[in-house]
Amino acid sequence: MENINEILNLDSNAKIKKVKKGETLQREGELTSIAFYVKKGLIRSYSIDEKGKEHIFMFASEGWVIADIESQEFDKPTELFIDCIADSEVIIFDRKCFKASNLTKDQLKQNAHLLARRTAVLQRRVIMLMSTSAKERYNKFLETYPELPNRVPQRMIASYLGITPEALSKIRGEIVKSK
Amino acid sequence: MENINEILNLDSNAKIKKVKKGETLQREGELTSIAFYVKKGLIRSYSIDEKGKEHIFMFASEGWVIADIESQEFDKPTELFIDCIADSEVIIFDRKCFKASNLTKDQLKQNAHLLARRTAVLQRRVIMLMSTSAKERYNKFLETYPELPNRVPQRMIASYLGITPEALSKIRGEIVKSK
DNA sequence: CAATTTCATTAATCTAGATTAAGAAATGAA
DNA sequence: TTCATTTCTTAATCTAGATTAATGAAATTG
Repeated sequence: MENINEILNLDSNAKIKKVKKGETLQREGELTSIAFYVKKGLIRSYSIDEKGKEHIFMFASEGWVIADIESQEFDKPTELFIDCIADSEVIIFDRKCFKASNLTKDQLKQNAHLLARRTAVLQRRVIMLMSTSAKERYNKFLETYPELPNRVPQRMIASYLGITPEALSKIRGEIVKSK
Repeated sequence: MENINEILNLDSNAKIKKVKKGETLQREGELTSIAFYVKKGLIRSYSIDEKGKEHIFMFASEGWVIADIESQEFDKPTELFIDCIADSEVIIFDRKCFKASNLTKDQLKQNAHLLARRTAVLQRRVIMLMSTSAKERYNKFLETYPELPNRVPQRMIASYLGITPEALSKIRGEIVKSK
């Protein structure tokens, strides 16, 4: 979604919101079709399991769109929390607008492109989770998102990788030693 | 994609192919934008890691579309093999047809819907891989795809779950005992 | 049909990463 | 600045699931 205006034009109710670090945009249990375009800052989505442990599903920095596609697609209450890792500016819009009949073909293609990208990234993530070690996933993460380690606490990177902060710390120690 | 004809109309080069159990439709390394609509039978996609181990990315039974979205989206050679678990009938078409300008809005929406479903399923899969035990994933699998265990060898279900056949066998033993 | 290959199970052993615990470093608030 | 909170690291111990190996049951093939 190269152009913010594409979204704003789509959903006349879309609005900009400034949010502080730590502020929550969406809580588990809500039934919604909302999405957030990140204009500035850094957002994350995550679930919390029965033991109270957080699992980060995705990070979204400038130019990304973040939403709980699963719950929206199956009309279920969301299982994801969405909150701000840093002070941010988001454009809140309704994903239902993609179902309207007054959309242009370009807008529809834009939406499909966005979803195809998302699918591609998730495909890679599933294959990595199934077939590679935590260390390999960490190295791939650094390669794919080289700026994120400067903006995200280590424990959140660990969570994204599917491991504990302690395990990531150990892996980092090993990497340093092996050089 | 409720209607096969939607695809056939889109891609005039689309063609039906009958394939035998075990036959390969796509090999790692190919640069392609092909997709397969499963008219009859059962198809799987999987990667093979450096140790030669298979990791099943998805199963596709009647009515599903299977393709390597990641490689196509990033114009890379595919890392996925696609082959037949049972004798099948597929419609082979080119995903590039979704980029053509002569598409109807309904076709574009259909494509977006398909991708949104895919995204939703992968979101759940990632969260499950990060936050639940192999036993929980197996139970969820049985719940979500109750017919598949009758059509897919156990070792492939294990692979889909991200565990070894031995581990799945153990889990099944535990489930039987606990009843 | 017998012969071969693939598949599922069980059990012993091993290991990556979890858990628990404690201290050090960094960050933030008053 | 000081105090409190959060974050990171290190180390000991534990455990889910991997690996290895052996056996029997199914499914395929000629």
